Amino acid sequence: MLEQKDYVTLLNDALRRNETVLIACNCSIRYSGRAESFLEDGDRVIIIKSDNTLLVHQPSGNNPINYMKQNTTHNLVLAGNKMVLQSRNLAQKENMDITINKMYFFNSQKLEDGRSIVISGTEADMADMLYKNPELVEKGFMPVSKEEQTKYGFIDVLGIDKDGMLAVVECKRYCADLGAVTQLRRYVERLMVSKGISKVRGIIAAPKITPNAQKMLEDWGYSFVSVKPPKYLEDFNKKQSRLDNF
Amino acid sequence: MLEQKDYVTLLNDALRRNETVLIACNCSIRYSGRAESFLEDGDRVIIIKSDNTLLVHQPSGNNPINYMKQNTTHNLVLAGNKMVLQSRNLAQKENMDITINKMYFFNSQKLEDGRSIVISGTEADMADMLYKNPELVEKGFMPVSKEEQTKYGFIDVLGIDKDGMLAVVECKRYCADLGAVTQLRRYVERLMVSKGISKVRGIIAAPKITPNAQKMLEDWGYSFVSVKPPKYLEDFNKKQSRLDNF
DNA sequence: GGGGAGAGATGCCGC
DNA sequence: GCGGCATTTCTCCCC
Repeated sequence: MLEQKDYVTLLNDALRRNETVLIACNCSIRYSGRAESFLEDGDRVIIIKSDNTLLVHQPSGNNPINYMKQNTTHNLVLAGNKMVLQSRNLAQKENMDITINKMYFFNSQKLEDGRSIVISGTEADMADMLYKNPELVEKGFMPVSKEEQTKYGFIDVLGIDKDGMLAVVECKRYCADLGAVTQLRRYVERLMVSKGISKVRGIIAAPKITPNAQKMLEDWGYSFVSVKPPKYLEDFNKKQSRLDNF
Repeated sequence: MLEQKDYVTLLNDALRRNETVLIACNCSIRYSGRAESFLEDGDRVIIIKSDNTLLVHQPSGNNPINYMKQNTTHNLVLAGNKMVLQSRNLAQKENMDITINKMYFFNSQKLEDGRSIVISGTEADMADMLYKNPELVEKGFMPVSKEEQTKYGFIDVLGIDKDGMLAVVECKRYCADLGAVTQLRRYVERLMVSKGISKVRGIIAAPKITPNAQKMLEDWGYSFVSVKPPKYLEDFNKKQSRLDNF
């Protein structure tokens, strides 16, 4: 059975060696920085990564309940009959104190991972797809550019419609909302000014659109086209499972 | 030294008992659902929570590199000379396979935590502050409502200025951007229509504002006031440290 | 359950 | 560094 002072040595040594630390414990948490928070006693998982990122997770839920960003300094100290993990980020004026009532589990490990994730089905992939398959936007649509960073904003696809009119396409990978329409509106209005033309078309490309967004779209004379983001692996899997059936 | 089949028993039993599982391992990950992703071999931390949320963390960075939301079913199986953690969410059509090359360590623990976090310094706290201290918006400002859900949108603070004109205040806790201005514009335009009046003032209250947003604000005849979100605990800490000095 | 908007949002890219 | 914007955003609140 480890004593509190053993954990102090273990943790502080592990941090010095840039190991990744995993803790399960009962604790309370106080944070002050961009906001302020307090969390009463409960069982949580604490991770301290090799870049000194700290995450606190409750036993349920997707997101950490508290966290400190990388380059924070951590120090486990004894205070009365409890351990306190003091995390300080002087540069960002953030600090956190985790008062540990009971340590359930402690482990530290040197972890190595230089890999980057490969991801598909994003908004950029949608823009690529529409650029290569312009008929998905509408018959006669001719793409001019894609994912272009202009001073007016990041325009997913820019093109000319069958009537020779300039058209901005804004992609959304899920459901287009009011924000998507105002975003499109900004691009259209700025293009009209910068190009000195009186009409520029606005098109939202997304699987669906909220009713309010649809109404605002119509009010502004823009249009909607239903397009789903591409999923390469899904297609691959279908082929695979078909093959598996043999 | 545990064998692969021991881990299979350990993990599947732990899940059955709704324990929180902590794993450090070398693995590769394949995900297919709302998007698609693949991540080559590397060292990672895997957490499976009591609500069957799954998180995969690399040894650095704030966010999980892969995850599955709650109510996912997990099953560790043997495939050739490797273990594969199969995570399936049929309802959401999401699935993930984590191929584990080497298990560094495994722990499972029953964790209990019913506590909710108490947080302050949010946008709602800003709205409260401005409602109670209207002179922070401007001299003669009279608040009418705060954080009101209207059919025109969620308006942070609504009030009447010194000239009797209706004014919408949109709070941002950090830096107001173009989105904040278009959001304000939506509220102002809808209020003008619904109230049948020709002018409604728009005010952004935030610590700062981006140059482009400032320009758009001016173009639309709205105004900006510099306000910081309140930090109650910070005040408390200052008082505490003053007391500590005695 | 869907819509709307905040978040201690985070992260990425471009200027 | 800031600005602009996507995110497997997530989460909450309200209708």
